[in-house]
Amino acid sequence: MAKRKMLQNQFKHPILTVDVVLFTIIAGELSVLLAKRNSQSEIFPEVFTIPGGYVHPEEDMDLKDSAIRVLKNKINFTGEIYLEQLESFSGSYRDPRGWSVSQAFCAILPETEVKSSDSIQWVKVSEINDYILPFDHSKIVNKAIIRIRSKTTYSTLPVYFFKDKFTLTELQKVYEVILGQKLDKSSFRKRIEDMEVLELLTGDFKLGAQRPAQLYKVKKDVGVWFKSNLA
Amino acid sequence: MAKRKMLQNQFKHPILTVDVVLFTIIAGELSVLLAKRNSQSEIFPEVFTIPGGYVHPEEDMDLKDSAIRVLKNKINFTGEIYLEQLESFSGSYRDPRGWSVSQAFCAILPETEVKSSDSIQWVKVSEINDYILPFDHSKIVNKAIIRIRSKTTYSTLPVYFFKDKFTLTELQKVYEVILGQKLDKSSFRKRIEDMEVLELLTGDFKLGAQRPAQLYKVKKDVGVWFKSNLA
DNA sequence: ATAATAGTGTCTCTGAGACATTATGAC
DNA sequence: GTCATAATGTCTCAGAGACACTATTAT
Repeated sequence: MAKRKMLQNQFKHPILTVDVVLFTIIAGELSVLLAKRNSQSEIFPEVFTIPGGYVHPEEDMDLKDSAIRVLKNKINFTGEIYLEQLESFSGSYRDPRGWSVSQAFCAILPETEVKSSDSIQWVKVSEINDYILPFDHSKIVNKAIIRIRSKTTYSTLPVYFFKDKFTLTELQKVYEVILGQKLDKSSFRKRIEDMEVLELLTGDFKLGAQRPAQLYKVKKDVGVWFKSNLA
Repeated sequence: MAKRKMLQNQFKHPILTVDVVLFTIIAGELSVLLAKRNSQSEIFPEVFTIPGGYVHPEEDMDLKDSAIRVLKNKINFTGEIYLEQLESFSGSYRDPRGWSVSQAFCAILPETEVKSSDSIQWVKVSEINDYILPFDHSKIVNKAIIRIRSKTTYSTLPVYFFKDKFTLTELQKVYEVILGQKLDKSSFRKRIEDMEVLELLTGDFKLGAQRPAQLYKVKKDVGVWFKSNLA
């Protein structure tokens, strides 16, 4: 009878989790974070997946907070992180523990903010489909890649791959890496200019063995950043 | 102790609901469905809100099924319905019963499929903000309107306002209603043509007191429809 | 013929992309 | 000066929008 009750409760209360597809550029390649699951996990212990976990209503203000907490559990990062809802995935088929809902997020961190460890792994998106991920994580990752590429074609999303200041050439390189194709410098600059999200840092240049390059930053009132130290 | 346990469970299991913003064109105006909440509802009984309800894992295959079930509870429709995930809304602030997650959906039905009743109400989007909706339903509705308008500018989403066949002029009228502005006939037709989602119904015309108009339908392999009789 | 709407053609202007040119530093 | 990359200018072409014109039915 006690068991019966438990099963019923399990039915009445679907499993609620978040999963995060975290992107960064590693060595000039768009890459996704995989993290080793806890050895105490009921299922798939020590398997590499995209970071995910249960929602903790006691400590999370909302699902976005859950996502940040879950991420911080896997990698330490400081500063800000870009985070956006992707889609939710639900049903009885996707998690062996039962009927579940996972809210998936896309996230972006600058390469400089990322430290490697033995419990995480960065996989190039060009090779992600060589990995067989548990749950429906492969599907989630592929949707996230589509989303990132799509937004790159019509927005300034890639600015979130930079910590603070960057040159237009550096930004263009990131666009090219994400889209997998060369872009024309002149039209790229015109497009970015028209979007009016960048602020020229007067007198601040990136120096090198050539003509110094103007540095830019994202305007204050632009974008959806979340402080990583929220949670 | 038993009470303590219950509270804990409530914490551990957030409330999981779906909410649906259903659109149709009523008398030439883009309109949203409000439905009267059940008189037995714990909160806001008999208040008009967008249709929503608990997820029932026993009977729903996934959240999309929950959305369809909740909708069919409020209005009877036959045929197909367009349904798309909007966004999820979560946290402790949005539902007086506690920490909750609601997956919101956008839905579209043809005007012809909609029958009115005393427990539902269609509100023009131009007047929706005169209504104060419970929960965060006003926010959800406004995001849904933005989504519908946005997709209308770059896709053929509005074809889902039609049951089966329609003329290009009728389709253009719907675009104009959604966007709130007149469109040029010539460029409208070119754009629709280029998207390659419509199929000309050879020999099938809409007659009237003028030159007959060519009828079209949506190509078979296009779009995200869900059979209403799924659930 | 006329009214009414369907459907197509033409013109212009803008904006994206291809490419060339100039600018400015290090050496 | 040369080299390397930054930054901008020019040209062309395609596509969107404004508008005019033609087509086909009912009456």
